[in-house]
Amino acid sequence: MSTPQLDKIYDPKAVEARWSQIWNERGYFHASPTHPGQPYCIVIPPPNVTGSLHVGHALNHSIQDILIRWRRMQGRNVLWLPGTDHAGIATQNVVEKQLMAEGASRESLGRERFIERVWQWKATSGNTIISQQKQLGESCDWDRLRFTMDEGLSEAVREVFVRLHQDGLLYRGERLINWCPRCLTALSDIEVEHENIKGKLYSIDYPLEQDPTIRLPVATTRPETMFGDTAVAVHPEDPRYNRLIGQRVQLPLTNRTIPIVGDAILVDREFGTGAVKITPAHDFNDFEAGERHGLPRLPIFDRQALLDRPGLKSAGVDQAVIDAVAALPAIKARAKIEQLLKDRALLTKVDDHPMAIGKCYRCKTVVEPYLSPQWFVKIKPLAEPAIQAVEDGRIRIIPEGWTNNYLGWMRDIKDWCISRQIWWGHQIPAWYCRHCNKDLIIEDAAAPASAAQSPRLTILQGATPIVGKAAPSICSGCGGQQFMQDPDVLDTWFSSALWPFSTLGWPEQTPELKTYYPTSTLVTGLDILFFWVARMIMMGLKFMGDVPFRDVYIHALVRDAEGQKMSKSKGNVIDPLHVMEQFGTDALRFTLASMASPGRDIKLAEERIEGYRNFANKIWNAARFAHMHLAPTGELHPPVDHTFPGLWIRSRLNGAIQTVTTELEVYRFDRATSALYQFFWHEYCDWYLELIKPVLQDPLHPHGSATRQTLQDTLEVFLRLLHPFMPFISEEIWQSMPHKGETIVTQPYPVPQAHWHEPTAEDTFRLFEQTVGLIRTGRALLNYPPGHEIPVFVAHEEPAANTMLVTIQENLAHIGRGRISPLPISEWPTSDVLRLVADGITVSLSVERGVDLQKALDRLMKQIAETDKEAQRLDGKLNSADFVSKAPPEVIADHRNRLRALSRDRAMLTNSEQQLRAMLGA
RNA sequence: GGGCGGAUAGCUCAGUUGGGAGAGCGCUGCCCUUACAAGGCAGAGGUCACAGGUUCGAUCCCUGUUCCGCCUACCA
Repeated sequence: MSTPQLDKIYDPKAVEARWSQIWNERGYFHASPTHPGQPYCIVIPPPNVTGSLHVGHALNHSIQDILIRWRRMQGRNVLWLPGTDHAGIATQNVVEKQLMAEGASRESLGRERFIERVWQWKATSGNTIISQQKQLGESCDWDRLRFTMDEGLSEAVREVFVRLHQDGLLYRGERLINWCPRCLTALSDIEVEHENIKGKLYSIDYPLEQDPTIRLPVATTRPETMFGDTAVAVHPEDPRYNRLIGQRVQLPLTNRTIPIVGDAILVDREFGTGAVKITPAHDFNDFEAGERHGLPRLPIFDRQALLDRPGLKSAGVDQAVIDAVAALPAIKARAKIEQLLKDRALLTKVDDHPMAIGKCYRCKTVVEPYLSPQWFVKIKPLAEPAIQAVEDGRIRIIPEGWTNNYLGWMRDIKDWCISRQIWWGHQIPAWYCRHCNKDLIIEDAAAPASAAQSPRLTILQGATPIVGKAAPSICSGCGGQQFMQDPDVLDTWFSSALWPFSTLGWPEQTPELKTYYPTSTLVTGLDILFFWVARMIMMGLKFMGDVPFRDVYIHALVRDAEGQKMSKSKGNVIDPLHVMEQFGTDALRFTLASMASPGRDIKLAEERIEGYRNFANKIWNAARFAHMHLAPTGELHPPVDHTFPGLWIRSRLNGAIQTVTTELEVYRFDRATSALYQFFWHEYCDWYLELIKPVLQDPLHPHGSATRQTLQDTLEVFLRLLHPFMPFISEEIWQSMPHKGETIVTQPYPVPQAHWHEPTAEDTFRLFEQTVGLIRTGRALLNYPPGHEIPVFVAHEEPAANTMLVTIQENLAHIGRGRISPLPISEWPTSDVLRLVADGITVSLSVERGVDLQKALDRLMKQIAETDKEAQRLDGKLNSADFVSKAPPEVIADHRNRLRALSRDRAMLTNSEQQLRAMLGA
């Protein structure tokens, strides 16, 4: 901007790239524990290393950058710590897809080479999102970039695992878990997305063993699991069936009989047939019911959720049936079985039935409850302090409304399944002595149906793990020296849960850890409140003995303009990079901040971004204007500006500083941006710059230099106020103006100045604005050509306004292009005038030739009608005994005053009406 | 099934100790006024979802209803 006479239009592209680079090169974002100032730290929610910047990131990161830049300017010792997440399943999927394209697979490569391959991929493609973040202007300390599988973070993971194990909070158990048959791994409960579908409820007759003519009707939505049934449950108090408890039924299509048990927990007498099959290996409820009744578990699906031939065989299924259904996926098997049961007249009813199915959050495959040995974290002892921390306010959730959501979930939390049967991730630091567990380690493909792991290696339930940070050297049981590490890796969220302290160096007691932990604010979307936030709180409390952050700010989800969730498959994704290219990064950031209202999802529309692009351009052009009138530099005693415009704009700027700061403190980015926009566009540009133009354009004006000084000072303060929101343009303009310091990034954030506050100037301005408004309205009404100066009569009913009118007179010549007559209303000319009234101000304009009188009259009549309506309303209230006796006195007085003003207005309007009618008649 | 949020101008949304309904975009009219036409000025447009209740007075507080969205959940 050294050549301000150039571009009328702000071109963000070159500017942004340049500053982004300079900021990073000069290390403005670098944090150090030795820096002065109270620490302020945010750890970024690490985006997936596979990711590229989507609009959700853009929102999340913009908010954090606003907070960080604001606090940095406030002089805090700021650290914004960036990083990426190894994203186990997601990353593995990406690389496996590549392999598939090459005709290979992870199995064909083998574990070690596969992992190498993933690291290779990370080295070449894993930093995409980081460079995009820099493009967004994020003021992270990039030197501290971390990755969840860094050496240090992996050390933290092992340390935590071992300590949890020592404290008895880890166990390995054969449980029913959510299994993704495509990813071939366990998922935690929250990694399953539920979807409502139209299912069917089947009623199947199970004949009684003793008397096959008596049949027990069993209701199920999943007939294909029936081969795994090990009992049928009825309600113990159900008169229809309870006498049958203890008897056995023949399981159709098999050679097995299964018992009838009474179970009041599982069975709802009112629902279905009142009899429920129990399939402990394939249903969560049934698993628990099976525990209660000591029932065996018969898995009949394999890892891919196909009907498993050996499983069916050992479940005693008829050979013909096995041949019909083996290796079929559940849905197809269901149709076959439906037919087989129909053939035997055992399928008595099929009803429509809405139901929910679970899908893998990564690949949307229907998950299958699956029996397998997995590692779990005993979560209740960890959840308890995490509930406490939020209840007693050590952690604040903003907006507050989500607190109950958090507490509800935490109070009902289930043990956390942390093992995953994939290769990319932190391999579980547990080893098994080959000798002691020789029957439980299976290293070929002939694993049983419950074998979760790779067919090449399965560690069955019952094996004894030795947990430690490194492989043991000798087995304390048998003295053996051959060990097998657990092949599973940890849930990706396990390492993310440690993020606030692992990234600061834990378990080492680093200066960073001491300075920046607990961190200040966590900014996140609701979608990972449970995945991540809750677990960070639990882990932080457990291992640091303190909360990981003070405030959790939860922002909305970004949707498209139709309110649809953005997704690649829908093709409705707004690409932030494209937006930044088209409208500028500042515009995107400002838009997102302006839409971050609590309690509502964000529907992003391009028009809105365009609007803020225009705002950036407006700022640019105001700066160009200021450049034309820069104050002389190097003056020892810059003149003090006591003019009305100067006093007024400083007072307004002061208000804006106050508002923006207050709103930032309560995370109301929408209101902060709106204050910036409103102030700059509609006060600074629309009024202030217009007010001072005559002064600036007169080289001999006595207030010239004072005005120039104010113009420049207020713009400079505004740029600092704006900087956290629009870092690029604020820096660019700031640099082009007289300034002290290298960069706006580290300049102090504006602070309200008591001596800037000028209530009188603000009152005067309100009157001035009203007056000008009335003149302009009248001018438009009377079709005065622009630039044509007209005589104007102005009066105000308040005596105090008279001194203000003097100020107004001084400024009116330019803005309103009118001159005020000093005459009192009673002495105004009684003919050829149109009088307009508002809030006690009366403005009178003379009518000239060429005016559309009818139009003027129409408008006048409308105003009269509105005035009457309002007067009637007020009058009604003031005549109500209830109102007068019960309403607060100040409200009554206010009503009276308004009514009085209205009646005066009405008189003026009537006068004008008569004038106009007379002229129309003439 | 449980819980939460939303319904205000054509669109997207603000609006707290309850007292005269706002912004941006869009629309209409007039202006290329030497910072900005990505601009300026003026203007049109709203039973604040519906029905009750509390109150002198309700967009706001309470109850119910409808519609939309989200979270959560094992009704087989």
